[in-house]
Amino acid sequence: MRTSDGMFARIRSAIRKIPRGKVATYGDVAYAAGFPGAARQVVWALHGSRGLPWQRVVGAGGKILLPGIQGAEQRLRLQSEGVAFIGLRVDMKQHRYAWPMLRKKRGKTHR
DNA sequence: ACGTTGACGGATT
DNA sequence: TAATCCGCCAACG
Repeated sequence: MRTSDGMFARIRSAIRKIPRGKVATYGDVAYAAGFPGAARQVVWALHGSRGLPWQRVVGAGGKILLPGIQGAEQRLRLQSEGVAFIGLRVDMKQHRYAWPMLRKKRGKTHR
């Protein structure tokens, strides 16, 4: 498998695993796909593919980074899936997807 | 072939 | 808390 093909394939696969009502950050997706730190590649993967639950990928802290009208649509789609917002960001406490069998540092446990 | 871009993130200052 | 820097790497011009 070519590096390129493998990378996007894995990223797309990871995105497809995010369940309805949950969201993941670009960094989470990259990490889950096996490319820690490659958050920017997630953006490319989203651009080059269709049929993905793209609305479930948000920025660090739950912030919607997609600009303009598209960002508004993303928010609407998420809300229709039951995702709650706190101001301009997703309530990650409740909706951040916990990747199965994948441990990552999850910021200090204390809160 | 080479420099820039991109729906980023995290560390550093 | 905010501004800046750097790593990521495929796609584009």
